[in-house]
Amino acid sequence: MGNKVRVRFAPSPTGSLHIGGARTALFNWLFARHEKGTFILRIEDTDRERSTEEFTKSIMDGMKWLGFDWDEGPYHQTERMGLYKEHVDKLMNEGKAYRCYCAPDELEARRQAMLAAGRKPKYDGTCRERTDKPDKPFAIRLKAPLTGVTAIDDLCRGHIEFDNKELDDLIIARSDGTPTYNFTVVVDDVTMGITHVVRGDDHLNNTPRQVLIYQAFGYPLPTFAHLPMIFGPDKKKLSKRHGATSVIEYEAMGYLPEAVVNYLARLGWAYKDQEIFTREEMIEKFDLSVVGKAPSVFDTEKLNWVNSQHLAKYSDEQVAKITLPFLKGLGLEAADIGYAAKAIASERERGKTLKELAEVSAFYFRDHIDYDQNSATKWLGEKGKGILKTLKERLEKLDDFSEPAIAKVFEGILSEMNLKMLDVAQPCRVAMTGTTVSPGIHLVLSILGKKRVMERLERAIAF
RNA sequence: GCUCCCAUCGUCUAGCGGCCUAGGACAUUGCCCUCUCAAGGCAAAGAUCGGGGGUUCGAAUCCCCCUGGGAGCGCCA
Repeated sequence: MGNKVRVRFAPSPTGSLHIGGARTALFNWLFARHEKGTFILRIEDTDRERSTEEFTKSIMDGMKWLGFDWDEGPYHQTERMGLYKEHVDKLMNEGKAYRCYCAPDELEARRQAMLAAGRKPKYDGTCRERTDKPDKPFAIRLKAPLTGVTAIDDLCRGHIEFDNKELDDLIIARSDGTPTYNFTVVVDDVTMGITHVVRGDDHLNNTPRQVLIYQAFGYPLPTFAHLPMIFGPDKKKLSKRHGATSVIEYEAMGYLPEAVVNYLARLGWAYKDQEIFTREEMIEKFDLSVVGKAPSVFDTEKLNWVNSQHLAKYSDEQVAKITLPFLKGLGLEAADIGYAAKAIASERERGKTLKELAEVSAFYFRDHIDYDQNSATKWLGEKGKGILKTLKERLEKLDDFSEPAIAKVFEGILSEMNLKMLDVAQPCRVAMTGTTVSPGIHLVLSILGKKRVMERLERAIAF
């Protein structure tokens, strides 16, 4: 069993973990777990200008939140510079790479000229056969084949061929000696024993260049799998202007990590007609080769639904526990856990996210509720207040403040005053919650308890 | 500009030559439940499978062309 699957997620720490990256990480992780292989985290931080420790931490926090535990790493490319240098030297010694003395601005000018001439911009090979060694700064380029075809068999896309004429001698080390992306990726993937390179679609065109590097070394190719991208509603690559793109924002909005994972998994992947999966089910059913090829649009509405489905699996106690931090976010303390549990449980069908749930449950915890203007105008008029007065008198005498006992009081008022339930329930609801929307009114009253109910009725009557 | 990739309801998708008068889910609409709002149940609407040619007895499924979208073409990653 020497061919255990080894995969990696290799983000650049130039931002926190975004939705697209999370999906790539997810598919790597699912594949690794399904195959009982190894999942490696590698931080591609060679861009010293833009990479930061904070982003590295933020990415790892995001992965932990989503539950993507890695078996090895995080490896940092900045700590592997010696390794890259060795590999560059090896190619130089074997004559598979060469020094290029062309200046960057010169290169840029040539690129523009080729573009203007309607040709594909690529290196013209000026220094390819050069034998002199001028005392000038130089970059190192791979001596790529001029003819032939470079082909890959992508697990998701199938067989893809690239004409080597379309490729050119890419730079593998800059004039300051640092290695470039395509080179470090190959060296890392080889030395880390990566068997499957699972990454975003945007790297598909990089692949033949990397294959050339594998071939220059004589290394066997890994299996590639290129995942489709995730778009915003306008079918453009998901970005900031589409709203939340960072996974930590979804955490802050009160989404469940397993729901985000479930939703992301269904973007590009499906198992029969199943929509809701536990982690275990996903790991069991996941199949990389069945992943779709077309990009998919991120749909918050469906994420909301998936979230509510997962939330529904929680017990009342669990829901209360995880909602508490969001109440705190609203500046509300829930000292009495038993009370909070009942209060939040009564609202649990009314919030798709924990944040929404905290918001709709907030009235239970406020000392002073604000009346929604329209609701107050409609239901706290003279008629409504009169009804509330009667209600208050009767509830006052009630020792057993249970839901059935309260229901009896309502029934009595209804028949004696010849009222409809709506006539009593709505003024009462406004008095208790400030709005016309809440769980069943008997339930709300019994949860609030006699003391709060009396206070709120009194205030409404005096309104 | 050149190269590569992609294309089924508004959205996520099932489909891998006959089971498709194209299935499910989200969203939408209506009904039921009902003290409001949700949740739940039921139902409806919604895709001439991007377009055009082939191949075949038979095509959403295979081939070609076109169109549209995306990505890449850095001494960024």
